[in-house]
Amino acid sequence: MPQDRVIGPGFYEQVYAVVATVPQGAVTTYGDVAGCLGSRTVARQVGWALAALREPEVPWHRVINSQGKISFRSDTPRASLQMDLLRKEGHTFGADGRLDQFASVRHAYAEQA
DNA sequence: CGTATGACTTTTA
DNA sequence: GTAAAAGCCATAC
Repeated sequence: MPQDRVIGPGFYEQVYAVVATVPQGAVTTYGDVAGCLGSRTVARQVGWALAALREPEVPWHRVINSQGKISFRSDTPRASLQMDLLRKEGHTFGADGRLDQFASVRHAYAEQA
């Protein structure tokens, strides 16, 4: 749902909408969200949207990469927060940083084409 | 309008 | 099984 002031761009809004659809205790991947939006090729832009995200109402921490790991390219502190949030949601991390229940709680988005 | 960047995914070695 | 390269698309300048 549209907030008072969305950042502006339309793609971001879609990403926020999809991510906000993810229930607590579940996780999703950029590719799935991207596929839900249209094409998986926009997976990068999904991460972009989350990077530019300012609304705390969007559970960005529930979005991880296809490897089931936390994605962080340049912002390490953000990853710590994400892991912490996921742990509070009841998720468990493996020794390699992979989400154990990733395959179980992962939200399967279908390409609406 | 063209160039540059990037919280990714998939394929190939 | 892991490691590296290419591809793709939207936003910013």
